Amino acid sequence: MRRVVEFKKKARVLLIDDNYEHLAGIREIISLEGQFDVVATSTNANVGVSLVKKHHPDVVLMDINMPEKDGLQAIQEIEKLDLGVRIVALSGYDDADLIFRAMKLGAKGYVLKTMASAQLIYAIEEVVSGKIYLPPALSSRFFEYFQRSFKEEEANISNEENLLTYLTQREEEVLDLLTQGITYKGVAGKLFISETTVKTHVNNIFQKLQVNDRTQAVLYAINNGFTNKRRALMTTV
Amino acid sequence: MRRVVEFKKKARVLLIDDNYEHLAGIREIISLEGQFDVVATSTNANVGVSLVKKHHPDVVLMDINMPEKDGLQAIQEIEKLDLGVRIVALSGYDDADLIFRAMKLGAKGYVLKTMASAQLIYAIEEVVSGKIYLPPALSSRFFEYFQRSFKEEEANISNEENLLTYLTQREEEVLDLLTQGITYKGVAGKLFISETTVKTHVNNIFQKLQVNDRTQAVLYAINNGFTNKRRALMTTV
DNA sequence: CATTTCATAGACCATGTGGTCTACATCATT
DNA sequence: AATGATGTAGACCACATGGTCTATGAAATG
Repeated sequence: MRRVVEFKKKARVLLIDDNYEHLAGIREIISLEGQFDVVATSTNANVGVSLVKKHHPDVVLMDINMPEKDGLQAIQEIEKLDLGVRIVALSGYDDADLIFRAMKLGAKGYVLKTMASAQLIYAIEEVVSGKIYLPPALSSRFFEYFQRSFKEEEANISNEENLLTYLTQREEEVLDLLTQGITYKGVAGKLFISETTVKTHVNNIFQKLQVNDRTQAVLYAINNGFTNKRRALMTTV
Repeated sequence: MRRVVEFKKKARVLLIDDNYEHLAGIREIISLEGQFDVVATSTNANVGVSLVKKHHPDVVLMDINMPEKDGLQAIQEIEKLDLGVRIVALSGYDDADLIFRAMKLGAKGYVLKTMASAQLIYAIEEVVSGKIYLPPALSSRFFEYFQRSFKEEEANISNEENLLTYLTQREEEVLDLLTQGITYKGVAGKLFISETTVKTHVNNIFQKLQVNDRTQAVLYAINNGFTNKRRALMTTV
């Protein structure tokens, strides 16, 4: 068994925080631990993104409460670079929406500034090792927000009465084709029925959905859970 | 300070698991602890849902790997009752997709059958106290799945080339109105321009989006990130 | 200053779309 | 046997929509 002598190279960290005091403090904390290299720092999000391009750090600690440029936007830009840079969001607030958005944009961790320095170090370690790390308290908030947003979506879809339920099977088939942007003639061809029959069905659909034209029918269908490809991707039970 | 003597009423638990051995085992575990009441059990999802209606338990432990009726579907049905019943999903697999779907449907916890009984008890305690609980390992899987699904969505939206970027601002305004199912005349009215101008814009839009009619244009817009109300709700950065 | 892009708008025409009515065959329900 | 819902289909008509061309003024770009 080979002896691996303290030689795994240190993870390279880049700090972005508009508050210089914080920046210095964090740098101090990280330096003291000695297990990471701080390759660069910036008090400006735009500059920070440039530095990321230049240095290709392993991890970026990103303050997301910055006045000028939004830290969230910076996260998005860095993710778009697709350099495999892992981002830990730093924030003063445990706002569920902020956490949700940061994670959605690809942040691999979210740490509150009020947390103990050990927690920050731990989060970085976890993220460096490829994991996603949220402190348990934030984890809870995230899940709550997650569930709430889905519940709201469902409420929107099946609220009051879904007029789609009044459609006959045949009418659903027709509507399905309409939501693919197909003409009467096209639908008639696909369903092996005459064009006038399609028109009859379509008119009945309009009646039932209380709309005046195909575009509105298609919109109603999509907004009310009529499964079309991409919604299916995200919303599949 | 009042002395609260061991008198908070026990949380009422209902078990659903098609495997009778498991069911008995879990019941045993819970009973031994003595802090929860098992009010009913069932080896069948449909019956289980009925029992939930009858007993209004505080917590339901739901096996989601059942052959006949899907446990996920049962979760959905129970959630739809809106009785405030909290569901903990039980599963043999730490499949990220399963976890994601269970949580999306409103499960407040997810526990693997292979986990120590103490973990199950702890999960129930947390859930009873109003929290959401996922074991750290599952939490990680959940987050990975979450991020991956969003990344895929983004990839779908901005893959190759988003033809929407070629639209001029005015054309975007027109398209925006089209995605609300408005006619030429209506658009003209809203934008204070003539109907023929609208037609010109619309035709240019068709050219740029490489489609033949308004329905297809609207579909393209929606499927490619053109913000319309409900997408905004879910996808807002 | 020339050129390009953009927003505006008219003319003309073919065709797609929507509204309304009537009609008939099936099938299930009463 | 009668009724109602469903799927089919034709006729007719008004108008919305889409395709193509031309044209002008403003603004930006070179």
